[in-house]
Amino acid sequence: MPPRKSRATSFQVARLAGVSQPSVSRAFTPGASISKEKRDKILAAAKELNYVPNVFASSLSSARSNMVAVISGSLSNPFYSESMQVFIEQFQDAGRQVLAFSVEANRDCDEALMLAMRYPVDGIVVTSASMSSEVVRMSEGLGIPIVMYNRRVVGSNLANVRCDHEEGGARIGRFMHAAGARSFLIVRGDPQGSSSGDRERGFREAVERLGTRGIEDLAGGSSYSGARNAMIRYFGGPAPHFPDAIFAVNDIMAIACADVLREIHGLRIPEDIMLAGFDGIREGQRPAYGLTTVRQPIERMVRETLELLALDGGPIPNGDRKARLIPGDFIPGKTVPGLAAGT
Amino acid sequence: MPPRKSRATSFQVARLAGVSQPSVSRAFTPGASISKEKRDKILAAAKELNYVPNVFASSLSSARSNMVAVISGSLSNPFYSESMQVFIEQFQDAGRQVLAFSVEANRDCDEALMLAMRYPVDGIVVTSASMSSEVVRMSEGLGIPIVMYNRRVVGSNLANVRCDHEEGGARIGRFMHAAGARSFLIVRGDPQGSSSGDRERGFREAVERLGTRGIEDLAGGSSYSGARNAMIRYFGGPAPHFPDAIFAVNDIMAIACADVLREIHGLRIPEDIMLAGFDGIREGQRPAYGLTTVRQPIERMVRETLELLALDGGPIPNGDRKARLIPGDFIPGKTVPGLAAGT
DNA sequence: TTGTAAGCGTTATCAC
DNA sequence: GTGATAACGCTTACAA
Repeated sequence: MPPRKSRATSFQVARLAGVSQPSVSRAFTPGASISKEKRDKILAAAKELNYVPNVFASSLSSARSNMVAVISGSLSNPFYSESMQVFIEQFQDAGRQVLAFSVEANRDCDEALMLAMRYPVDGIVVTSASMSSEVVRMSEGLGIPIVMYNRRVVGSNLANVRCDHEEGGARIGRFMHAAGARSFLIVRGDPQGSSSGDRERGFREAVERLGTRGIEDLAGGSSYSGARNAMIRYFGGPAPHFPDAIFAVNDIMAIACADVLREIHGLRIPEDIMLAGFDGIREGQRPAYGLTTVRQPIERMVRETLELLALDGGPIPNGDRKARLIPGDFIPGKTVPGLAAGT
Repeated sequence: MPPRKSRATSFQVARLAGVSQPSVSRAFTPGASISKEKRDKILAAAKELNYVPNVFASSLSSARSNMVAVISGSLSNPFYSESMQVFIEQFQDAGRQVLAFSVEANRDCDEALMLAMRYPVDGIVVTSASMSSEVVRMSEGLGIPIVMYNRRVVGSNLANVRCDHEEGGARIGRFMHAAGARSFLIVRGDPQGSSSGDRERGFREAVERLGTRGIEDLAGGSSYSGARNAMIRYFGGPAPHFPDAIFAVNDIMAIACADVLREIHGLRIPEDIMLAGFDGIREGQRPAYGLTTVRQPIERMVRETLELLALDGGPIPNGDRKARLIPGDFIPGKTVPGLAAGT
């Protein structure tokens, strides 16, 4: 591969402006000590030569890159694409650029992490998938902070920001039970992901404590198509038996459930069967669905993620400060009948 | 800001392995001439020191960064977030990293472009917003190719990939007319965007040619909430008068229209009123909507965008090859009554 | 305020 | 195949 056409350097600008090369650097550094007239002369020369400073070169000497890596699971789940958007916006506001990676569902993100660590990024956010302890050790050796977003790794003390999935699941469970549901179906998500498991456990324990006639579950694959296919198969018999309520561990699967229940089985929600999801994605809140769910407060979660990265050179949080458990917002919705009393 | 903890360098690895520094570089360069045993020794030393090559430094000498910038409009429009996802995936497959920028709706992207150009990126993709001729000139001076995605800039010869919006709009118009629609409402999008205008024009000319009882239009703001509010206001009178058909220039606004028509006015689609959108986003194809629309073939459009960037050092396309007009896929859907005959 | 000189961590070039 | 040495384009002392 041939190198691209070369760009103008600070030396060329310096020569054209009749100053020294470091002066050019100063002219582009906010707050550097340089006379106004000299700066103007330099900027004019720079414009003439189409010069802009080369971030890679400056980062080499200054040892700061202003870049962060965001490694995300499949962006086809709206929760992750909404999160990615907020990351890009908030990092941009904080004067950082985002190097974006995507990892296929159910694969570990070691490869992406190794790639990211070749860049002198100021930090790495991992929103999905698992990683080996090897890359974690390497990130520590490199001095690059990693924050897990919406994940936790059991048995590690990695910094992480996540919603209180367990309490959120329990909240859904109590709400459905109070609405009269006694038999349940749980549509499970990514078996690797800690979030799915936490939501399921919270839900299960809550309804079991309150009393139930049975809890079944099926693997929904965390995606619309996965859940749709699983539902069609599960209720595919000649006279399918429906539970009182279905809890899908995320909204995109809950939407798939709603579509299957209505289109294929002609059921009304919530009159014939109750339904709830988790995440609070926009699509689930349209009038067509009005999903009962728990919203993950993305803006806040992203903000706390930035805090944990300690990008501005503050102390890197540790101990309790390294794990942020954020309560989700319960949204009653209209796929579970509401009640007068609180739950 | 203090520099981060320093990482191991190739010199330290070289010393530990008892070789010269360039050998370390070779050990990490696929296809470099180095003996297997020496490479193994070096890789072992590297592992011990947590060494990985620094991309910034290597890019400085090799003048290639393997990074591309993607500047996108608001990712809250699913078309753009789906596109961003595909860009990330396809660039990753091509061995490139994506530096992601987001630009607020209705703002030009000069600022983001200037930022991106400070990085020695191999190319820039712009999926939104307008830009000044000044930054275009600068990109040429820097030798960084720019490709517009789903946009064209009138009066410029910037490389661009876009769907045939005009023919797509016309197709929708003919289909609705064939289904019996004679009075129309167009929900317009971003007044800055060329795509919205092209779709609207194609639609308008097609139905005018076929004969109509009137075409009205309103500004939908390109977003769900914008279109929802506009629709509520537009049909807010005591006895609103509805057209035969509504064409929203993108799916996300069409979805908003469907919600307002059904929830607020109790209309059935398509029995009481026809509706169509544009883009073919996943959400519009759920059974709850089954939107009549034109799908933009994102995968193919992204592939052609990569081609135009000529990342592998091939000749940079020019002339006719610089503009790719891709036909959209018409999706009949169920929000316009189907017909036996073609349209 | 300004210029000189010394890095920053790689790859490229060239002998050996 | 391997090692010395010179870039790459910038920032940061340090001196003037």
